Amino acid sequence: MARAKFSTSPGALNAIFREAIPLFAQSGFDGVSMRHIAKAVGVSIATLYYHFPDKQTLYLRCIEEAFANKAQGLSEILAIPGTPEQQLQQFIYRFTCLMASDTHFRRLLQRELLDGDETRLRVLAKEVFQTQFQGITELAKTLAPNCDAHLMAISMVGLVLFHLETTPIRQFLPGGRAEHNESELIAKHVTQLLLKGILQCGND
Amino acid sequence: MARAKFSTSPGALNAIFREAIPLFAQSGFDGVSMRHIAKAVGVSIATLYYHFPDKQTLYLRCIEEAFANKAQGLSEILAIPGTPEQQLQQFIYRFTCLMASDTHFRRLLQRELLDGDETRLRVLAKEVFQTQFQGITELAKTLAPNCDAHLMAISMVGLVLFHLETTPIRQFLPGGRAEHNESELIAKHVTQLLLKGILQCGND
DNA sequence: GTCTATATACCGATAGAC
DNA sequence: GTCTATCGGTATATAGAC
Repeated sequence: MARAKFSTSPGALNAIFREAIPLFAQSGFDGVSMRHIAKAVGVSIATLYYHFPDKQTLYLRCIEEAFANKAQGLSEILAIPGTPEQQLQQFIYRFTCLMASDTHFRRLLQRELLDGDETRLRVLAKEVFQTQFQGITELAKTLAPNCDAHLMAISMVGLVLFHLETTPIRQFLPGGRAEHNESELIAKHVTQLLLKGILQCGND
Repeated sequence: MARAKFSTSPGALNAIFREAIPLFAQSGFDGVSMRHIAKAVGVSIATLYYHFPDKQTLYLRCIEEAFANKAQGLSEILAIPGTPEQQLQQFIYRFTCLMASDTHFRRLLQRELLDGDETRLRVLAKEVFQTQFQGITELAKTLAPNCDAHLMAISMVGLVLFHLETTPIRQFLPGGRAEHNESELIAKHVTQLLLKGILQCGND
């Protein structure tokens, strides 16, 4: 909450985050220079170093900022009434929309997974995903009591995220069409696949 | 085939690929310098520029090299006898093992998807994945004739790849254990989920 | 083919004026 | 708090000897 002021109030720090997060999401840590960020914000390089001791700290604070904003949205989409099947359908749909609407978050997440820094992944897992993943795991346990809930939770999240990750190459693969990138269609497919399996998928 | 000589015969070019591919897979295009590559190979920077006109060309040739070597392996795992269900089970298992055994290929693929360069993705889709993806799509069509085969093929591939992508963060998430990263367990889970859906997963 | 030496530009980071 | 100016180092890339 103390951190939230940087996201909602104006000021130089907020301006830096607003410009730097998309840059890091697009090109990664090594692909973005302090000069590039300073130019985008409209300040000098020295100003960046007044607010942050070095580039790495600036990057880490961008990551924190982008991820902290997402943790709350994630927790909201899990508070769903209804049967477990309805909860699954609603979770997949809302999660797909939430992830599809924030390319920067998705790209930063992918880059963090690629980078594999243990300390940062530990923080990411604890601060951003722990509560939500726990909820997904419990939903998985209710729906499939005899199955490994951890693996199932990863599968549920992964199905959605992979369809979004492959958006840029989809059009070049056999059968790929533009509407395959729409959240509603992806969510519907994933939900059907999860609930009925491949053999019954598309029936009734 | 003409390109294969660089992979199998000795020589300076092969040495460059052997050192540069892991470096690019680990740190990305911007995270690896010509100095770094030259030092790893044991030659001077000028030698790299004798073999390649610039860094980007060197990178692209590394990508081609790493991906060309994989296309053949991918095509082999789809030539499976048996019922469609057996074919699915065998494909998932072999695909999981193949992808799990080549971290560099997986990381380069992830980086290419992140980068999103249209020309390179077009080549990647056509030269590496077209035939194999077509095969997966047809298998999906056989198993789920009323379902969108393209979406289903993406889901099949994505389930496996996402479980491998999330290996580094798994241990920090609720329920994550070391054995969740074993190919056999991942393949078994994915196959069960695909064939039976979440509601029947883990039963019998 | 591979080297040393170098050109030129950009990098992260700092000093000190205002 | 933000600036200009600059430092030392490294980046990509090239020239020319061997």
